Amino acid sequence: MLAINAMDVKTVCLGMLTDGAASGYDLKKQFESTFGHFFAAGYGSIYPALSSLAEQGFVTCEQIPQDGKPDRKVYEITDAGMARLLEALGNPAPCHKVRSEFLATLCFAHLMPAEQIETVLNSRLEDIDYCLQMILDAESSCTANWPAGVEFVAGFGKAMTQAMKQYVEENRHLLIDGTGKKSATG
Amino acid sequence: MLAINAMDVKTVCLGMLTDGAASGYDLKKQFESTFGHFFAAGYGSIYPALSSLAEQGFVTCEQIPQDGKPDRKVYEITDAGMARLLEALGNPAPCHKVRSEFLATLCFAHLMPAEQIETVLNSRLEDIDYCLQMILDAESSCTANWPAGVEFVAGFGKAMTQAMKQYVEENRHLLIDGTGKKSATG
DNA sequence: ATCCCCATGTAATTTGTTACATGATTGA
DNA sequence: TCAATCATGTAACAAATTACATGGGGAT
Repeated sequence: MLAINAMDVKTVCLGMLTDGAASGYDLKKQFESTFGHFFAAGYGSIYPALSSLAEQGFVTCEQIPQDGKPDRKVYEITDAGMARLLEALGNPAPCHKVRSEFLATLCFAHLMPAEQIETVLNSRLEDIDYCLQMILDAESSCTANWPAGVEFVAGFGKAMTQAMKQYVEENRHLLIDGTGKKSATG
Repeated sequence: MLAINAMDVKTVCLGMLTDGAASGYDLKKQFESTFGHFFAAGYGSIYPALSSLAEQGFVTCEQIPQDGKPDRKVYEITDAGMARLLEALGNPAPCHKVRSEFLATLCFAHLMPAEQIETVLNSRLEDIDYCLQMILDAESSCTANWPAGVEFVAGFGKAMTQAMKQYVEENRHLLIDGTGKKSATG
């Protein structure tokens, strides 16, 4: 199916380039910081995406020679690229998907020893803290020139992360007490 | 890489089968109701997963002839399957990933007309309500015999969904007012 | 010495999605 | 008559992850 307005890695790269020319390496850093909590992408997706965009005329590529290192390739968005981006942004109902092996695992908590459940829960809490820190770092480094959208998205990430943390902390006992059955304490 | 303890579609199927024998069709319904908000899977993943599990001896398959319809294939987990499942549950840090074209789109809200932003926001709120309803339905239909883990997971879904809804409602104005700049009202 | 940062890319693999293909029964 | 539920599966396609492949410069 020809998805005219998919927000895939290519489209996000295009969007990032509206903020100024950049290399694949630069974009990767942005994927890690600002986009880290909701749109992961590695070099293996970014470099091919940029090549493809250049082939289609949505970006131009200026090759800057360097000694010792591979040429630095700086990409810039074209008018056609801008049009393509706006088209993609026209999707009236972009999706928001969660894929959680964490939750899938806990559905079978009754098959796991309490110790293992604790480990899973603790590692998630660690990850949450890491993620929250990442958002705060990105926020503090450059709030001034952020467009409102990015601010909104960072706030979204914070709100979700905090809600997740709170829920896990307040409800983890459900998974431990009596291995699924309420313990008769009296 | 040999991922010994990946919580993929195959493993989740295996887990569901610990609750009793079932067909691919049955499992699909469970994927939609209980697992819908964090682990989507269609027939295109479930049927091949079950075939593969049967081939590997992790489940057995009883074929029940029916007239008019294809044979109903009822799968049951084996001891080897149970061992495989417990192994998968041993992953100390199962992931929890978000992939959001919604947030990616809003990062570029400053390039979109206000109307379009409203549309995107409204469609997300609709989706949130739909998702919340789904969780509530699943919950009301069979709370009694649910293991604690499933209850925890449903609560998690509710908490996240509600937090999301609240955030969007309380902060949507950030995206509309003056297209990213505070409007000088005085 | 060793590790991290810079800087790019390809190839193989995994994983999942979508569309296609079939077809009876039941209720509105 | 039309839609939904039951019931299974394959083939083509899309997308992303992971590992591989290279290599200088600077800091500790």
